[in-house]
Amino acid sequence: MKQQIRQLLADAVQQLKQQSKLPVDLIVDIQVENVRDKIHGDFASNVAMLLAKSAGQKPRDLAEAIVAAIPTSTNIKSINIAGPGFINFFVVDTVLNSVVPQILQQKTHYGLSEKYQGQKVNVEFISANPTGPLHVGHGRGAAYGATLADLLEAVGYTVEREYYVNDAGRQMNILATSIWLRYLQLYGIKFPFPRNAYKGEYVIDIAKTVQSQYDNKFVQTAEEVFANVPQDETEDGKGDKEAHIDGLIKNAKQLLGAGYQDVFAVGLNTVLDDIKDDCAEFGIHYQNWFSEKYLETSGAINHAIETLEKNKFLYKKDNAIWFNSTQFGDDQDRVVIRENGQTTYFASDLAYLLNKVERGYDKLVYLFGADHHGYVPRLRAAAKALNVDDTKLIIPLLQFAVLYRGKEKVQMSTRSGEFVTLRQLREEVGKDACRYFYVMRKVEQHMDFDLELAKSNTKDNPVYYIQYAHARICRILAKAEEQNFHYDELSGLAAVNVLINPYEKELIMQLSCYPEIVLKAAEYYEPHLVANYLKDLATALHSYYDASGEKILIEDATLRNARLCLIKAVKQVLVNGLTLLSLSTPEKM
RNA sequence: GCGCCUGUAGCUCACUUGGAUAGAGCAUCGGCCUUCUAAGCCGAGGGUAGCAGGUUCGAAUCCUGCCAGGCGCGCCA
Repeated sequence: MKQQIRQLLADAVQQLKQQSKLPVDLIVDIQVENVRDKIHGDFASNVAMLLAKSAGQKPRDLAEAIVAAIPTSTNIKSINIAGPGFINFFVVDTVLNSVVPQILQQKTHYGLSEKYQGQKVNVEFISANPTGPLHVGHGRGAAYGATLADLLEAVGYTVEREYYVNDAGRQMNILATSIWLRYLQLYGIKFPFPRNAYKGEYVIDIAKTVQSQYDNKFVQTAEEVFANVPQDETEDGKGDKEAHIDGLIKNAKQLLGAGYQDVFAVGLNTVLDDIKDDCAEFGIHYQNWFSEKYLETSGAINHAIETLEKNKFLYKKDNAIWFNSTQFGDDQDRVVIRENGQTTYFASDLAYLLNKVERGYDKLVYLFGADHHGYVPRLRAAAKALNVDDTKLIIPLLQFAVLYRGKEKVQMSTRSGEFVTLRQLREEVGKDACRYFYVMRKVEQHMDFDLELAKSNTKDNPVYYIQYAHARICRILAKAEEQNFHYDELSGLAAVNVLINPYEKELIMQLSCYPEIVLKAAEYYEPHLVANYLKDLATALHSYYDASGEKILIEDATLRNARLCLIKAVKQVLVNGLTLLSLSTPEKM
């Protein structure tokens, strides 16, 4: 319908141009919007105001000229001009009636779009170090990334969801060493546990796995383990916890030889398997688990560095090799090869970026936590230096979610091992509430996640509110059968024009908006639009149910069938939306 | 000091990407179940959109400055 009105306006403007009432070379982007207040009609356009200046006419005068030039259409009941020059359209009641049949015919396809068919997008998200279970800090990225990926798919993209596994860094060595130390403790060897080691319970569990697989193969005396290791940091701030753990890693590699990799592998695999399970239970299914180590072994890092070298963006200073990223807008240059000859993490990222580009994506979505925002300029600089169109890079920055239990802020600390895991959160509030709460706010909005609210079974909780609307409809449909009200879809569809109650019109209007909401949510990377939409649709349904004074299961078969069609359409859209957000659709509550 | 995000009702947040009288929920107050699920509905009160300028026919939205909160500024990952 919007498209039709846009066309009518375009025709009108064209006609005015031909009559020389408007400059011929005028370029217009005609916008038609839904109207907030019903007294302004069903749709409105602001063309007159937009054109007023360049046409040198008063907005209202111009609006009159445009309205006069609009071709007649059987779908338009009336047009008026209001306010500063809005052109308001009132459509005939029956126009929206095509929506219900359309939904019942398209079913789960209603709302999907083929606009981006043929385009390939890579969505990388979470990518937490595999040094422990996912914690609540990863939750928002997990839910947002997954929903965004699904949304992009809904508008036609071929989507690959990807998790970058940091299996090559120092943190992994700290994990491997932590596991080994816990393993030694299982054999009664006594020593103070390093401040900087991983202290979570899961580390002990992994140590037990190592024990069950390798028995006492890796046992060493405390003297050997701590030989020549710098002092750990003490209460009064003496010593160096970083040097301490690095010394231990060095000894671990030396004492265990090839066995070190065995311990390392048990750690990596155990943690990674846990993360995979966790994601699956959260409704997240990755196509790729991309290994950082692979970038080293495949020569991708060298390939990236050579590419930069070839493009003359590298230089040597202080015995290190630097990437001249400032010339692309970064605030300082970045080291790619350290003084000691090792490549940096950033070098891996260069390689990763180049690798993604060479895999041929039209868009690369990098989901960053807000604490990584400083990383954006150097990534964009890297893109430019590697001749990558940097508009392909989409980098939403996720602000932090703070957990509350009622009024109480939930404290968490990763280091101490006391963190709340994502799994615990899911177990406490349920997957549905988790997924919904994490995406119901704009990304760049700092958010409060109230555990009590997420668990509550009232209308305060939008998840229940929406699901309840679905359950209510299911109940009515079941009741119709119980009471032997035969549902005749064909006659219902033929009679949708009898749905003229204001509440019914409102519902139909809402239903008609769903496809454009999905499209907009995908194009702006804003899943919260879908979350809010579903809440509004649920409100319209509850209102209709309670306030309209009308019932659905009535004797008048024509009206009854039409209304059944309407609520079936509502049900379908609720199902489509809830499914898109990976939420369940309970038939009974 | 520099950079990014945020500031809207007592609280949590929207506002269809610059549109008409800024809207929801919670909380407060008042109504609605012998009638398809009250996990619901209807109504009332509650606002200088952080502050000050600017652009525009029109600004919560864009620009500038200031104030406040969060985050970040490694040859860590």
